[in-house]
Amino acid sequence: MVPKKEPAERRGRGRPQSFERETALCAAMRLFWDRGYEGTSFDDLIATMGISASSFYNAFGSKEALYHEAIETYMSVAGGWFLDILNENIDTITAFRKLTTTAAMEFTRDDQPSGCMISVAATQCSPGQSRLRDLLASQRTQAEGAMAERLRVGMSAGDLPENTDIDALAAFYGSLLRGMAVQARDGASRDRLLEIARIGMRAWPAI
Amino acid sequence: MVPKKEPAERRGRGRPQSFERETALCAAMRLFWDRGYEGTSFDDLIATMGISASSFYNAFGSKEALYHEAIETYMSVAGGWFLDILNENIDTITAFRKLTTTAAMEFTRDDQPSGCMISVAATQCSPGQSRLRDLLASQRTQAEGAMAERLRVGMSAGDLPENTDIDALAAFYGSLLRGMAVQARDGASRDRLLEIARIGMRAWPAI
DNA sequence: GGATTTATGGAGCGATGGTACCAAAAAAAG
DNA sequence: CTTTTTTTGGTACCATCGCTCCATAAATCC
Repeated sequence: MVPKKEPAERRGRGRPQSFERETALCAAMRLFWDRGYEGTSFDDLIATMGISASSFYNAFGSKEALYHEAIETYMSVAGGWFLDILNENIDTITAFRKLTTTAAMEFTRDDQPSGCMISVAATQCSPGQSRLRDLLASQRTQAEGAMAERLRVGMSAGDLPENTDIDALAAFYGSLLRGMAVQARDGASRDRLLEIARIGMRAWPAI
Repeated sequence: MVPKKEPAERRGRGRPQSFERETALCAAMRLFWDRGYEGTSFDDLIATMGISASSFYNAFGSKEALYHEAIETYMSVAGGWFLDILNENIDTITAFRKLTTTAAMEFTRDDQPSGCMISVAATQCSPGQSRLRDLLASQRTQAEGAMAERLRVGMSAGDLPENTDIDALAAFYGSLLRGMAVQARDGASRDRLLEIARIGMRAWPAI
């Protein structure tokens, strides 16, 4: 195969990679996102990434290691809107309104797999995948923790009643988002998800 | 192996089955519930069911056919509370309050796998399993349809405002229940789920 | 008892899964 | 050009997966 032109960057010695690592990683992420870890076969991976088995192991180490990288990529890129919104300098209720409506929009983009890569992954899996299950569960717990943190800030700012059960409220919105992810996977429309988000905001505690 | 005593019932001729079909089916259901379809291996199945490969195929036909039966069993037994509550002759808001709180209870029973067998199944799977994916998605849609139907009855009875978007409200509670199922799988406590259910009822439309 | 029917045990099969290995290729360094 | 370093292509490997086949066992029917 004709190697691609060198990517401007200073290369070390040795034969240059014939593919862009980031592009291949992104392609793998989408496949994992769509099919999950166990549902994505090695052969499908290297076919989609456009590389050989040797190149795969040389560049990514193993299927599991690649999945870890895919998750990281998802969180910082495709799912970056989540933490971005929590960090915006806006009203707490505005932040959560934006969180739910943006989820509705992002979960139904036609240039990406539907739903969320993390929300519904590895909830049912073989015993051999318990490490992955724990990893995914931990990611979900972290996301919920971030929401709880934001709610705590809001409480300090007087955006929430003093007696609000912060952790329960975060768990509620966590549940809602995960359920919306399942709906999206099942083919629910953007409008339908937006309606769900709107109804979900009715549960916001009265000040 | 010593065959068990005949189960009172009139048998035809031929060697009698050495196991109770229903017991084996129930054991399979639990395994599928816990690990999903692809996460459950054939060997694990027959080991848990306590039967041989021959007996398995003789009695159930195939792994996929068994899964279908397991789903039916789940819906009529372990998940029967769902339709039962929708058919109870009670106030609409009472029915949905009972639906969400019962879900919280059922999803965290210590004598069963946590969560719901249907809610989060086959949302991510290999292309070869598209039939199962569609089946599960259809089950979820049906469950949501049953809730919508109940809401429509409630609307006729004056339990809901005239302008209520029934389908959206059903989708909201569908999302919430599915999200709760994920939470349960991730180890959320019964109290936590009950809190989520309580908060979810705040979204009920004001009369 | 013999014939018939159904279930069981056990061996094994073809396909696929993820991975390892090695000689060859393509670059930089000396 | 030679050496060194890294990537690549191809092949082969071993475990697992879902499933099949066949001889045998255990019941009923005549």
